[in-house]
Amino acid sequence: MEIPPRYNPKDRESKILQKWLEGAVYHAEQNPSQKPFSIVIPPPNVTGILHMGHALNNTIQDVLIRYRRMQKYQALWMPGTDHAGIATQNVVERELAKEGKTKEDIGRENFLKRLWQWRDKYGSTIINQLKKIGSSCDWQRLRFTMDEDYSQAVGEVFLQLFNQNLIYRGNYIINWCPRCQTALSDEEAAHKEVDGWLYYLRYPVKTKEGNPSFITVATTRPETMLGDTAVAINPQDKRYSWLKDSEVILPIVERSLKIVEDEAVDPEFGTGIVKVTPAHDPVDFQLGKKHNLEFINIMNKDATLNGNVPEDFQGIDRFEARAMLIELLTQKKLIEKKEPYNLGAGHCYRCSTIIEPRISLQWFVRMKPLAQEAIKVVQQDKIKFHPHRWKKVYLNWMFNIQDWCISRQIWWGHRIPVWYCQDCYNSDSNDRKGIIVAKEAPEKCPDCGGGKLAQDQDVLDTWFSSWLWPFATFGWPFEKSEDRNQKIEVRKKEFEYFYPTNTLVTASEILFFWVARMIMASLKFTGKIPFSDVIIHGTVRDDKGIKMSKSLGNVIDPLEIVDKYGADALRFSLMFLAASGSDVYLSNDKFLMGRNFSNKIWNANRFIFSQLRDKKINIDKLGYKIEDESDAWILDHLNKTITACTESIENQRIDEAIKTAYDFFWHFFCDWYLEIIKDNFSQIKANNSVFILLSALKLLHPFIPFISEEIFSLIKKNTSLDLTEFISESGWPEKEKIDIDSNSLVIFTKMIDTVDKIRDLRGNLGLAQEKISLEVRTDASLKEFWARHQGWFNKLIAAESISLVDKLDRVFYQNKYWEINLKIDSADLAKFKQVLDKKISNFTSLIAKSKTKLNNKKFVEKAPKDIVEKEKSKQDDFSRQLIRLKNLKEIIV
RNA sequence: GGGUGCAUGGCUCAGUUGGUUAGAGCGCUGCGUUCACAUCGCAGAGGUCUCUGGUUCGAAUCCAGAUGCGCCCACCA
Repeated sequence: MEIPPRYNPKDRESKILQKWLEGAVYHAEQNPSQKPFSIVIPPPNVTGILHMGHALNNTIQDVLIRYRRMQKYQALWMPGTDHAGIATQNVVERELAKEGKTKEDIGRENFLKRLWQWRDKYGSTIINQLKKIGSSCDWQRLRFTMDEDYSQAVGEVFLQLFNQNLIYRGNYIINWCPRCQTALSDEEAAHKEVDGWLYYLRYPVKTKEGNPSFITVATTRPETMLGDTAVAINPQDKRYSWLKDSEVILPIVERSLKIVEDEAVDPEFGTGIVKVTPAHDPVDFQLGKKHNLEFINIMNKDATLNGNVPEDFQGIDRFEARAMLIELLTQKKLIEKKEPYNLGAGHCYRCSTIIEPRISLQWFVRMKPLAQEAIKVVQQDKIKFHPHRWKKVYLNWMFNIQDWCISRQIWWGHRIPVWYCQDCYNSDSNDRKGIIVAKEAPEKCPDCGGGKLAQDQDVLDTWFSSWLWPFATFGWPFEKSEDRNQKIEVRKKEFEYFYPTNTLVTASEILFFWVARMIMASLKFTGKIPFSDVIIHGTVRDDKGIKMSKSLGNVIDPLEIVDKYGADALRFSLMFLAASGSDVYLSNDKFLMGRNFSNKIWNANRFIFSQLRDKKINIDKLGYKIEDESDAWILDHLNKTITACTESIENQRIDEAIKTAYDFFWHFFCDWYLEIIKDNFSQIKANNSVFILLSALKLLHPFIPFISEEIFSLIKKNTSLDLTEFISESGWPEKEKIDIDSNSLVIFTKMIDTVDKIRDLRGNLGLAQEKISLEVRTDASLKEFWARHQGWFNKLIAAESISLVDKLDRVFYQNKYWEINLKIDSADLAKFKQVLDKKISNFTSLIAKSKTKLNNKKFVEKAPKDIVEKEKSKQDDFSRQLIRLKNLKEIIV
């Protein structure tokens, strides 16, 4: 069997993936004899295409799942997609627009048909992409937020909240996106700074003699003046106490404005007088309620001005109207001045259009009652955030939580399960007469018996279904109903087994949107926390630190990386770079690291197998035998690596885990052990190297599943070992409990140090090519070691001969156990002298430092004894080295 | 305005409860390809750990302040 010298992931990954899918290695079922471990995927938008953020997010989850699966947990990773109301509707609307049609043209029913068609066609794109990067979800359980069962849960939740008076309908000021033409929640209105102007407008005043004939108000949105119904001042502000007896006239509209006093007005800002537009500003809305002002809505759904403004402005867009107004007011000399001003304006999180605050009739959830428990569980660390600092961010938001606007004026989503009785419902009234909330369409009004019922036209916020994700995906609620009967018991059992889930992995952006709400929903409806740990990872940025986004064109497509370097390379580099919670800076070359590592593993495997083949060695039992110091040393490091790696994953430090495993494989196993056994590939060494290789592959499998699976199956094929079919079934490695002689470890470590230093000397002496001869002086007990392992040195430092002597003319290298002289004919002594001088001065200063420390009585008194001892032996060692170097310099020069 | 985080070699970052001659990857320099891997090996250069003060026998690490970045939240029109 010929093994190519380069690992080609492209050939292999798809075959391995196929094998996994056929073997259903991801499937988990409730099984009381095993411990459960479960994660629910943050469901990507059904419109989604895999981006680097997904790759990062899902690789972390996959590492955790694969790790637990190897530990013989029933590891369930629940996959699925989110219907993503506005986003998906926008996509299909854009498609329609290409045909020159609007959704209204084809009607609600047909439009929804188009949406489902679209979902059926493209909805699995991101799922297939997730598979491609190795995500080991339980694909048999794929969920969608608009599945029939899932929708049942949404309806149930609405019903329960309504019955407990935690849902209400009312006219309030909400965030309105004039482009999507729907209400948005506060979270969906992203505050961004916008360059703008602060205009100072003059409003004429009818007042007593001696008072000013106008007042000046400041505003960033002059067009809203058309809806002004008052001006407000601070009651403490004596400058304007005269205003109370005056009448203010709104220019252009010529409306008389009320004058109100309110503490909310900051006398320091602007002129200290505020224009009040109760229907188009959240603060003014509050003022309007408080002072019983008139609410004049001046805008249509698309933010053009409506019939409540003077005729010239009707039908004009808000920003155009602003320009027109400025011009008109300037003509009338009613603009005092304007100043450049940065204002924080809400932007639609789906289309970035500037939000217009607008009063409309919407459904809301009372959040304060839901928040209480959700605050407690986090305060008590029943749910832990990683990194820990997010706890504070979460709590801060929860303490200040506002009611949640959940109705959306779009068509794609869960229709609000509410019917209004045409006979007795009055939307202006606060009572619930004529409102029927039900999972099935009711026949008549329970209040008046009327039969004219109309369902609410709106749908629910996407997040109103997402917040149920951790338990609705398990089939909650578990009440019997005709078509759900058979499955219900199974589902209930599964839920009891897997729930609460263990870890949620997410980006900080959706902490409030999703994480906080899931905690509230789960506590409310299941009485349990939804997960015990929340891992919050960083944002993916380009190499300049700018967030990757399609619109900026600075994205790296993860699938292109998979194509070029393999999914393992993608995953490896992401995990290597993603320190816990910190942002990940990416550029194409970052993935070379992952590719190179795959290739290194491939070649280590290639070496071992070519040796097995050439030497006709068969391996039928995986016993590890310690034959010499190298076997002890590498096993000791393997044991340490297993411990460290396991601990790191347990502590949610995936980057640390992968670095440890990487370092072991490359810089311990390949660099030293494989080099050393090259010339002595005995049966024992063969066994040992396969043993180490297998253990290392298992450690690496959660991070780089494809190549580890591939080599695992090659081992299975090329040995007589009794291995499981898949590496994931082979168990997480445990420390090998063989007595390891500590003396062997010390000697081997000294050997490595010796090799390092002699290589260094070789370079510094300008002996790059030449073979060199060594004279070694050592104790009788270690002569045997040197005699036995001449081959190691010959190989590792290209030595020609090594002679054991009792006396050395000069010492190039020394440690506690042996001293070495290099026999050299010719050397670059000038260069070497420089190096010696540098080292001498280096050691001189180290000794000086050490001396000051040890001469410091307080240090000797107060520092722990072992530290002082360490310092002493350090100083001794430095001194020995210094003497050696000085002698060497004398002899050489 | 409130909150929160970061500042370590050219770049991106590690550095656990204060005690190392401060590390890694990439980049750079020199040497090296029949002998697993040039997607490689060996060696090297490069850091007053942002600044100031404090605690301590001892600070990259703890505390305070300053400076510079970043993120989140917020109704100063």
